Amino acid sequence: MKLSRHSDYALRAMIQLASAGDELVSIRRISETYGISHSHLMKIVQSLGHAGFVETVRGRHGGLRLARPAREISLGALLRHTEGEDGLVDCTGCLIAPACGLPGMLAEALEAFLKVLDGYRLDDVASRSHVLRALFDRPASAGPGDTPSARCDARQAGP
Amino acid sequence: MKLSRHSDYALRAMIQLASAGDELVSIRRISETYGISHSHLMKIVQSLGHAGFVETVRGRHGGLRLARPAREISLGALLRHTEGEDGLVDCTGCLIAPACGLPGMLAEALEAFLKVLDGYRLDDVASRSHVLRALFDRPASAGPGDTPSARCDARQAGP
DNA sequence: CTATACATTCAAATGAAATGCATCTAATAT
DNA sequence: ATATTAGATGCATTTCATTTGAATGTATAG
Repeated sequence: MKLSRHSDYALRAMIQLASAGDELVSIRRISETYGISHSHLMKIVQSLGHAGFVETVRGRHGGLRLARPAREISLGALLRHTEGEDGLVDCTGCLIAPACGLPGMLAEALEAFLKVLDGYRLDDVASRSHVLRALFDRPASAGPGDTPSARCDARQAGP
Repeated sequence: MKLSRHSDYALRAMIQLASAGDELVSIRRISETYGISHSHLMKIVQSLGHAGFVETVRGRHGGLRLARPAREISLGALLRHTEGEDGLVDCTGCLIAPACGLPGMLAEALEAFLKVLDGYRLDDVASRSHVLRALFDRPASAGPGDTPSARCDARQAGP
């Protein structure tokens, strides 16, 4: 079982924004941090903006910031949004759907999953914020280009 | 968030086996029940056999049965196997991995998810077994001496 | 007015999952 | 013993959702 990459990137973007405090961070900056597609990240960010997780500022020196303090944004709420409300399985067309108890059980399990994540906030993830800031402040790989070919394999030993 | 189709099909096969009691059910029969690929299901079943969830019987009149009673097989155990042990996210190459607390939180949430499913057994899913049996006994070309050239074109119309 | 950055849409590339086919091994009815 | 059935395994192909790229529009600072 995997989180969709959509959720993965949303989470990463939110972490970087949490680390940046009040400062605006551009989508391009974030996409370069993680070596992901600018276009794709843009769509994810739009979705986050629509849902009220981030504020977007257009025009020169525009960018993003968290719409609320990091401690008020739970991972559960974030994932409930990015993962959508669909069930864990698609029962359309399944012969036994009328007599199958599985969907309910899976829904209950999913709720338990999200409940745990409701207990964690964005600032818990970014608790070692000074370390994170140091990582984010590094000139991410290449300069302004849409194809950062330099894979960052940073496997630095922890503190 | 979705279960892999691999897990989905494994679950469906196990439910049909649970419904069949001691009787052997062939892979082909199951694949026709759900309108899925015989080859693909075979690989899934092999995995289930390897893990000790089902017994396979080769040769004429061969097939599958549960290796243990349905009430002794939990959904959690099943999914732990079919979903593999990998984490919910792939952090290899992620810039902030050294300072990111997310993987641990996700692992905790996943454990809560599986814990719920540990509490449900195969026979809970198939509790309305008489209804299920009626559904399983219905598929086309069922009965003694089925045609080996039977085309598996059964496409369940779905919205 | 111009440069920058978010907003929106659509087409194309990518890659994992699923499928189909060929071949092998094992069990059993005749 | 032989033919037949059904699972075991490997490989090539197809399918499909995700991801990416490109083109265009909108808003804002200087």
